[in-house]
Amino acid sequence: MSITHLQSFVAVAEEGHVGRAALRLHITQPPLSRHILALEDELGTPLFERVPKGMRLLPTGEALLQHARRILEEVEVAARTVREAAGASRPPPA
Amino acid sequence: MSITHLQSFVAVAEEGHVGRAALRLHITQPPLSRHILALEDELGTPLFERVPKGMRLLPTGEALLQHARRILEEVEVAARTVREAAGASRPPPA
DNA sequence: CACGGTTACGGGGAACGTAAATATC
DNA sequence: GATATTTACGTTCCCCGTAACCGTG
Repeated sequence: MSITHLQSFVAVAEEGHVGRAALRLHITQPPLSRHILALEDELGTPLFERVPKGMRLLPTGEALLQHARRILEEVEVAARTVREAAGASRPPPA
Repeated sequence: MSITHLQSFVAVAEEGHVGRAALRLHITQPPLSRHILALEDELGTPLFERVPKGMRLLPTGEALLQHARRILEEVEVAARTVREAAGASRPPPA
């Protein structure tokens, strides 16, 4: 379970469509599809139902979505916090 | 900032020593050292002070440590939750 | 010169993108 | 036949481990 895979998962969950999510992430469909398959394989359960229009979240996927969003948010906050801590202790470059 | 890098960071922070952290993670020192350097490069600031005995956390590192632990915990919870959700909906294999 | 972290370097695996295949309507 | 995902396949890139190097007590 990598951060990249979680980003991919959230994008597909929100778009309901691998193709559109791929455009949004600036990658092509196959690697993105593989990210989802890898997550499903790792967790041992499908996360989406494949419907003619695209991808629809299953209950397992709904559960993951909440955690994934929180994790990605935490990562953002962590990076920002460290940079702020660095800026606070380091004298301004002027 | 990958999950692997965060795991490496926490191990080094807790051991205060790249060599011992590497043993704990079952990898060799060079890749582990590179994980730390990559994090420091990505965040634009050192996270450890290199002392003769090993690695000592800087304030920036202290800040990251809290977030890193939380993120890793969240990842654990996410995986467990999804597996539980899968088990609840899937009939027992007996 | 012992100890600890880092850099050099080569090889194997991971992951991308193009193209082809599959499935559903 | 159009749309959407997945698989095949070739190539590139990343990352590990071994070995060598650097800095400090």
